[in-house]
Amino acid sequence: MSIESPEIHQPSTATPKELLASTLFLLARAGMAIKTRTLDELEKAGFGMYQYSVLALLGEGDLPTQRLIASELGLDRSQLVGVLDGLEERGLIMRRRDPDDRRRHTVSLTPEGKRELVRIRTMIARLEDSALKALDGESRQALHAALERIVVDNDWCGPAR
Amino acid sequence: MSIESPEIHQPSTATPKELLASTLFLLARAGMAIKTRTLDELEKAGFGMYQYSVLALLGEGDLPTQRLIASELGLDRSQLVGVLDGLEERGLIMRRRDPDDRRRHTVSLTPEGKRELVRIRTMIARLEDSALKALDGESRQALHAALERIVVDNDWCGPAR
DNA sequence: TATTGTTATACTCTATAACTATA
DNA sequence: TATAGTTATAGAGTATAACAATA
Repeated sequence: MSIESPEIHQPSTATPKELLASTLFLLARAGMAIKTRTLDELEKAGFGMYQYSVLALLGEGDLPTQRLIASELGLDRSQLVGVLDGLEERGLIMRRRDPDDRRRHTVSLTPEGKRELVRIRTMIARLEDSALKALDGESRQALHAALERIVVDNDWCGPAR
Repeated sequence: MSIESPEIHQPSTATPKELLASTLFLLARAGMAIKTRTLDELEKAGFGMYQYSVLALLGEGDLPTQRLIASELGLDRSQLVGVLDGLEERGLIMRRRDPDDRRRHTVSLTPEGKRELVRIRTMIARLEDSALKALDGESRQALHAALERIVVDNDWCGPAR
């Protein structure tokens, strides 16, 4: 069934069957949709993707320099500045000059930052439940295992490149 | 094991374990990586993602208006103009005025456009083999089925939104 | 007046380079 | 001089608005 009815066009936009038959396409489509949806939810809470990434990273411990944070997240140190500014203005992180090397800033979560991180994690967990609700527990486990193998095998563990 | 060794920083960028444990994150990560990798390969052949999308869409048959193509691909009709220009300059598509309504352009693939589409499909098939090589046939089938259920259940069949 | 394709404009992201203060 | 953080600049990509031809 080819694309017809030039006048009756609601936001129909059925995806071509050829593409739905491709596992690669399904993966890309699902990945993009998840990213978009997560970004939407984050924005409702006033955050960008990088701001969440910073909170999540700092949730594992303070980091001694901004350069290191940038490198971990795969972005330039100059881009990171604005991200941190936004978080600092809201009192979620703290920059402290390193007394031993006054060029450096040690960055850490404030107590409020830790609470915010928990809220975001809860939101994302809800999102995951919602996105995967069509799969039973066993299928979810299999999906997770398959994705993990793919990500590791292709060395996609680092930041997007 | 927290992040240490501030001086010894190669492009290490190990992804936090918390994130690797999330199926949603793995999906997003894999999807993004696939999109980036496909885009890279397309660019080597001198195409953008939308140009490929147009070729793939027209591969299923001519379309009577540019507006319809734009709507199918989920972009604005003004954005589509430049995409089509590039394809037309290279002789891969043809715009023909509709004699019954001279505002409209019917767009179709040229023979060379059809050949180019075949080449791109071959390239993407190679990419899929490479990306999924860690999975055996059975796992691939299960992965495909799971992704299909997710995409349909969440109504992610249309263009990215 | 409404619609099709087009052009022009503005806004967001990101990537790069230049600047300062420290070492 | 080299490095950490910052600021400024430029480019791609995209979203919106204005425009000319046709209905």
